[in-house]
Amino acid sequence: MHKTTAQPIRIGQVAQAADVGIDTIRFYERRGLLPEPPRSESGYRAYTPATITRLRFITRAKQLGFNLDEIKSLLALQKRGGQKAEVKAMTHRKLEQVEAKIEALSRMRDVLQQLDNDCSGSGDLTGCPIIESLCEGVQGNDTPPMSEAIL
Amino acid sequence: MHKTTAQPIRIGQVAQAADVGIDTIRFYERRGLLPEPPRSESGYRAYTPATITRLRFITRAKQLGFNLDEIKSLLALQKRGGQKAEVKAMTHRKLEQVEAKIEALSRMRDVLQQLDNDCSGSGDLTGCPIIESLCEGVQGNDTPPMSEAIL
DNA sequence: CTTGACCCTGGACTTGACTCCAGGGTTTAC
DNA sequence: GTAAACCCTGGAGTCAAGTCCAGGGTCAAG
Repeated sequence: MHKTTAQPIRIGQVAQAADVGIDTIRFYERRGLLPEPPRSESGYRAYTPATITRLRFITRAKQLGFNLDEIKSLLALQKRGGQKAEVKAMTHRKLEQVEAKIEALSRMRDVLQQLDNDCSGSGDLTGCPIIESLCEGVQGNDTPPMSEAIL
Repeated sequence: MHKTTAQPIRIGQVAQAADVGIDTIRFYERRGLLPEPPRSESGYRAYTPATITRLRFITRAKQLGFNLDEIKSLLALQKRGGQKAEVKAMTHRKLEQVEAKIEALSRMRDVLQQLDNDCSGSGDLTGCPIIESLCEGVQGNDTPPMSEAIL
């Protein structure tokens, strides 16, 4: 381990290395996801490679569905020496949220699939099952069609 | 069929019947999803029951994942006597979008599930597989842990 | 010594779908 | 006749996560 006073990295390089925008970095700083870095003489932000790692942590967590506030907590846990249980709990909660979203979308998909199937796709809109369905309630109930009343 | 000059409905009643906010109705009007209704002497919007049907159409389409612009097209198709093919195409496109979202969320779910499983949930964060994973790339590659570098 | 690439700040803008507000007029119930 | 409940307009605010801008300073190359 040779220490070479690790010369600082400027914001543009960090941005490129972490594949985020410069503005995003400053935005994360304001939001408290990144600590305020030391500055050069001329006021330039002077980062270390750790910032790149941290940014990658953030983008990865975002890919898993965590929002910035949640990521902030995650990072805070690291800094304050949290417990595995806390991180696991957040992960589990997020898992449940994602599952709920999948559920909801699956229901949407089923209905859309049904409608796509039911519609012949030829002719004008009289009796179009998709339009008819949109005129009714959420349930596939059988009230008489009334799509003409809509215009 | 007896016609009784169908007395007009005021916005509050429409809102209640369609289960949307009053402001939402005026907003939809500005957005062109609802036609401008006639007005009473005193300037009050005077609706017919068709508006309630149309509002239900809108909320139902929203539940299927259509955004307001798309719903506007859907409604326009009705008014301009579109073809079934057009509606079916929109439905199909939406179906594909929903499927893509489900795909993406499923991938998130798998990773979250894996992480949730892998983490013992007891002890402090040293070697926490969730944190470790977030420090790495998207792939489950095996670079050495570097979570300490993050703070 | 100037050009171009980089950096700084504070603040405004974006998207989508509302939601709320102030400051008024109207209608209805008691 | 007056209070509550309703309606009107135009405009502003909300949320998330950025993105962009003007108007300036800094730094390296030629």
